[in-house]
Amino acid sequence: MNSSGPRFRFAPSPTGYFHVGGARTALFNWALATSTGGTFVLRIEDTDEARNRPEWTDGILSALEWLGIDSSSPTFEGPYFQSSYADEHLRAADRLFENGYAYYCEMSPDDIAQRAKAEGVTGYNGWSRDLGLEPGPGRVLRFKVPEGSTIVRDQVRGDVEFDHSVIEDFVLVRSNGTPVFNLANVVDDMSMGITNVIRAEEHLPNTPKQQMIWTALDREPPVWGHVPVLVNEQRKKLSKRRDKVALEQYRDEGILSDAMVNYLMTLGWSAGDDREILPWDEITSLFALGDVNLSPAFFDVKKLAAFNGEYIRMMSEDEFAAACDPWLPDDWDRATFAAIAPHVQPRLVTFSEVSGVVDFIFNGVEYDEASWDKVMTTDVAAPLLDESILRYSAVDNWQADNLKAILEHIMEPFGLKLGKAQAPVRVAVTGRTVGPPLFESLEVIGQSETLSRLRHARGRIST
RNA sequence: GCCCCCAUCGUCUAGCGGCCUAGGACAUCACCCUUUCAAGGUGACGGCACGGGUUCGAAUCCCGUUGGGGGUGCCA
Repeated sequence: MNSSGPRFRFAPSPTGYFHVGGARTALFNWALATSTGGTFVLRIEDTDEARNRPEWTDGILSALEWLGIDSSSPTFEGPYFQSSYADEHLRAADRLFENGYAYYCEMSPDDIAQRAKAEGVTGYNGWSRDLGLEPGPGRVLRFKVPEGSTIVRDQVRGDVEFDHSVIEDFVLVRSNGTPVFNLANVVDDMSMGITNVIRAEEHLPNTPKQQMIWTALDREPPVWGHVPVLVNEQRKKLSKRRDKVALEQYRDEGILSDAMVNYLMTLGWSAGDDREILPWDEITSLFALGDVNLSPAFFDVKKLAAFNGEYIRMMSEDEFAAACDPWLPDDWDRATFAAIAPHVQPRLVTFSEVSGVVDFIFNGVEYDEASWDKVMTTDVAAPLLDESILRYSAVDNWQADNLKAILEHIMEPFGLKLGKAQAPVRVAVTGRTVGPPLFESLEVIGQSETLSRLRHARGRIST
């Protein structure tokens, strides 16, 4: 265990996907661990058997790796599994009981509800506190919340005070003998030497309870930091049911990890100047909890996309072509794609769009009827195509600039501008009205295929 | 209900008592460029929730109101 620097931790519970909010929390911890020369500890909180599947862990690891949180880095430690520390949790529970910080209670949730209703109170009211019950089947262990208040010193929000009168005697060990989150979480943090707990704001109300456990166990609580949650358009906490929260989904749609990381880091935090697109190293050196905003931030997919476009445009031609590769069908010729790639690069927001932009090159034409109706029904379409077929047949220098010059020559008698004149050719060859630059596309498609498409389209015009 | 947190353009944010006529980015709109669509360039639109204080001076400090969020489990 590396104890030379601060020890941060990321403690997700395993689920079938990796939440973008969790990604941000992980990133915050990772940035801090890196910049302080500390350690990032990964602990899988798998105590709830209902959600404990081994393959989920691989998902967490690969998601972290995608984010640049490298499990083979010396800064990284783990993964640890909470479930394998159950004995320690229970030992701590015993200590708490023996030292008078906790007591056993045999009331069931139903009992509590009934009695609370009868007495007109909201929750558990410490009814078994002084019964002196010994451990036994069906009994839970509860923490005896003392009089007074707890002040949580939070690096993001400052001091937050909780009056103990509003904190009920919470459960530490279930009636089936298993430890509850608040206990397990604290005991693990203690045994793993965690010094800094940085997590989402939803944990803030747990913090006084956890801090009481730390104190009762005679240990100095860690430094806390609660960052605001991520919300949807309705300003509700991002949820799996309503919202697109799976990191994997964004990855599969062709969001670059660098763009995702950059976007997530600048959600609720800024470098302090007017820049938002920043390399990770700079983010790391600048990031500070005190600069994190205090209000929930809307996870805006549109802005994420804008970041992604930005990152795509920053790539070199080679990087871009390589990045496109997984999104292209296997039988598409890569050299052909590379020839057109520089022209698709500024037109992409996500990589999942790439094949749709250049498919006409590889798959042949499929006419978009709206496009066809728009340009092929004009008087000039047929004669323009006739001329193009004639002139392009005679070309022996099949290059974009030459093809452009020829069309410009053809269009003169028609009194058209290039924008109008290229339209019929574009629809004939690509099937659509929009796409990559036309003459460059023709060059890549080649002379005979271009001519064949031109002739086919000409034949389709009824006149 | 109770507890806690929060409050600058539609959104993400800069601002930490005078540099603010409130800056940037996304989105939207217009124009320029142009080989369609993008990209790029220029510009426009648009905000300190409200009310009291404190101060010579408040987006910045204090209080209240309103609004939003989180929590209130033998989930994590």
